[in-house]
Amino acid sequence: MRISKEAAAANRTRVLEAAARLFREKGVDAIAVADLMKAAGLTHGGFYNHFESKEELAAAACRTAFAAAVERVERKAADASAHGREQAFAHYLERYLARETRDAPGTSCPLATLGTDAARQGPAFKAAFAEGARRYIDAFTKIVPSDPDPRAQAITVLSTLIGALTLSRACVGVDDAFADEVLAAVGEQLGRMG
Amino acid sequence: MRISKEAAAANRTRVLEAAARLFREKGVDAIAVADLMKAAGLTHGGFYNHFESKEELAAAACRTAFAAAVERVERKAADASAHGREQAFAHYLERYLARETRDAPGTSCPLATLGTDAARQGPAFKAAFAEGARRYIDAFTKIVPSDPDPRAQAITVLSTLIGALTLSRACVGVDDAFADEVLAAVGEQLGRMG
DNA sequence: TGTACATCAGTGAACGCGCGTTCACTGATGTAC
DNA sequence: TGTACATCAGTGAACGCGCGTTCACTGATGTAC
Repeated sequence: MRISKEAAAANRTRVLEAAARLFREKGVDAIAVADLMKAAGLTHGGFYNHFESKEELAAAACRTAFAAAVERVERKAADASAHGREQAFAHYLERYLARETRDAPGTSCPLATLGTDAARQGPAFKAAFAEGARRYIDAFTKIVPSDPDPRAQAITVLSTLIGALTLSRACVGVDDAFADEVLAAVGEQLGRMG
Repeated sequence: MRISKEAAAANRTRVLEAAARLFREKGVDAIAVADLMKAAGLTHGGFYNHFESKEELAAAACRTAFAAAVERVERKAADASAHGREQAFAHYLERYLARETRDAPGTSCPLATLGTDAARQGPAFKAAFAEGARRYIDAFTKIVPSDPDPRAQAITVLSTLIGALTLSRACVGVDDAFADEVLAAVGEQLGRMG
């Protein structure tokens, strides 16, 4: 049966959001088109009414994930100019390195969850990732403590956060003490910068 | 035809080494058992004479990758006590963040290449990864510049390196300037610590 | 505004393909005598 | 040391399954009059 344009657009959005979440949780290769459609309350056949291929959808989902993430950083950047960088930066670190963040990869930083996927995916996905990463860093540069080279500092701090989350997620469940130690150690070391 | 014990053991080793390389390059899910056997010069049917399952092989390949990597760090740690930490640390950073390292994930640091896989794989793989990560950090703690908390510093610097390599690899090929900037920025920022 | 029909989002069966795994078979190796 | 046979690593066909993608069909929506 045909469906209203608004309903179709809402379906498309739900598929994209499911993809942005599930790809971050399980990886692009581990999630099937049918899983995505099911998560959006649809059947798999209609997928190609919305997207040309799984590859194109993956790139779009990457953009969706980054859009939300960059917006969060921009909001923190607004806080930084209103209430001071130190506080905004400290808050940012605390949330980024929280156990709840680590245990919810589906809604957390795409740099940490999709970076390795991007390295192994095709050019469309990589391009979406690279653009998201650039925007993320531009926004993050406004939060980072002042430094002779704030952009280099933003890149470095972000690399540290990405690595810490990756390491902690890799080990959680089999060595929780170590997984937690990583978050605590990095939080403490970066905290000294502020 | 039956084969000598030594030849069989050599075949097993070749499969493991192919897996340690290919899993790091393309990811565990993207490499088929048949690809591994072919890379070792064998046919796929014999796989189960050596390994119980792909899952078990993946955990063993993770241990193989870490064994070589930790040995490299231990050698650097020996340099560090012989010729001073600053130099050993500086050399380590330079190699870790080199473009050649970034462009050869199959032979480079398993923390950066297998971390996201570990987060998504089963407990056997995660346990192999966690043990490798602990050993890597124990060795790396001997190289890192002195600090009130050298272990926390080792974890933090390693997180930074992992994140930088991940970010640079994700973007290389679609935004080489940005991919190179990440390596340069992190190298410069970490270089100041020494 | 009401009617007639073309459009097209969604459905579910079907496609070819590659995957992990199994299996009957081969024949050189390793061993018991 | 030499012979007879059991062992078992390697082969390649075959298995069931899930994947991405296609397609004929449905019927409410959107549009032309």
